[in-house]
Amino acid sequence: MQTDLKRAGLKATLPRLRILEVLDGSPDRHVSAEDLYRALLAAGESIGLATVYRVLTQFEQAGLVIRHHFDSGSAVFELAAGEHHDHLVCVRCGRVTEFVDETIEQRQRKIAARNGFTMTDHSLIIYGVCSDCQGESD
Amino acid sequence: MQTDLKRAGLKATLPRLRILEVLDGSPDRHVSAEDLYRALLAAGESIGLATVYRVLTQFEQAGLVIRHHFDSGSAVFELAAGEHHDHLVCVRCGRVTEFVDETIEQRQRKIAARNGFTMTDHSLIIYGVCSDCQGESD
DNA sequence: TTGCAAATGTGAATCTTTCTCGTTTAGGAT
DNA sequence: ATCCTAAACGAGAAAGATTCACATTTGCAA
Repeated sequence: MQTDLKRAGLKATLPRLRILEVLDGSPDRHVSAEDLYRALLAAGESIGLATVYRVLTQFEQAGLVIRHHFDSGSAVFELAAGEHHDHLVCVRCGRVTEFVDETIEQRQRKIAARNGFTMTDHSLIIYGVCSDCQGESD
Repeated sequence: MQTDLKRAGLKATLPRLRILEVLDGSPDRHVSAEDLYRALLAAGESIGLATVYRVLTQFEQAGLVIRHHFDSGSAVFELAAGEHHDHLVCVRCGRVTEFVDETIEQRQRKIAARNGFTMTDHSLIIYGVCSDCQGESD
C-alpha cells in the first residue's frame, strides 16, 4: 500500500494511507468525499475534510482513483483498480453496478475519430430502477 | 413560444419566455444557469438568479430542457428539441458536439435489461481534444 | 537526528444551487 | 375593463460542495 503511493510519486503519509484503506475496504466501491471523511472520523482518525478533497484530487491525477459525476450534487470516487468500465446507477437506492461492453467502446472511438476528436476519456452512465427497487412505491 | 409553455402546463410569464428565448437563440446550445442569467442581464432584463434556477428545473420536469453534468462544477442545460443524442466535449475549449449512434443505444438497452434495470435515462459523454484545439499548447 | 520541503488541519472563502418571504403578476371570474 | 387569488418573482439568506490560506506538523534524505 505504501508502495502504491511511492510508485505514484506521492509521499506515504498517514492520511493518504488511511484514505486508500477506506477506498479499498469500503462495502461500496463508489464513495463521495463526505462519505470518506465520515468513515475516517468514525474509525477514530482525526483528519480534515480539506485533506480528503486534496488527497482525492492528487490520487485522481496520479491515476489511483477515478472521479465520477453521477446525477447528484457531489462527485464520487472509486479505486482505479482493474480495467475501464462504465456504470449503471439505480435512481431509487443509488446502487451502482459496473459493466464493460467492448462494442460500445469501439464505437465511441470511431465516433471521436469521425468528429476529429482525440479522445481523452469518456463517461457512460445508465440510470434506471434496479431489480431490488422494482415495484416499490417511490 | 407562449404555446410551448401552455402545452407544458406552465403559465406564460415574462421570465419564462425570456429564458426560452435565450435558450433558443444562444450560439451554443449548452449553457449553464449562470450563463443564462448573465445573458439576460446583458439584454437588459431584470431577473433573479433564483428564478433562472427555478425555471430551469421546472422546464426540465416539463421535458422542455435537458440538464447535463459534464465534468465541470456546474450543470448545463439545452433545449429538448429534436430526438435524443449524446455529447462530445472538448476538454480544451469546451465546445460541445452532438451525435447519435443507434448501435450504442441498442446495447445500452440490452445491458440495462441484462442487469435487471428498468432504464429511465442515460448519459454518454466523450471527452477529448477537438480538431481546432489540436496542436495548441495547453 | 536534523532540516526542510511537502503535507496537514482549521477555519475562512468561494462557488453552485436552493430556500424564504414579502411583493408582483397572469389569467380566469365578474 | 377590473378584480381576485394562486402562482410566480426578486432579493438576499442559507445550504451544500469544494477550494484556499496559513500556521503547524511530518516524512524522509542527508
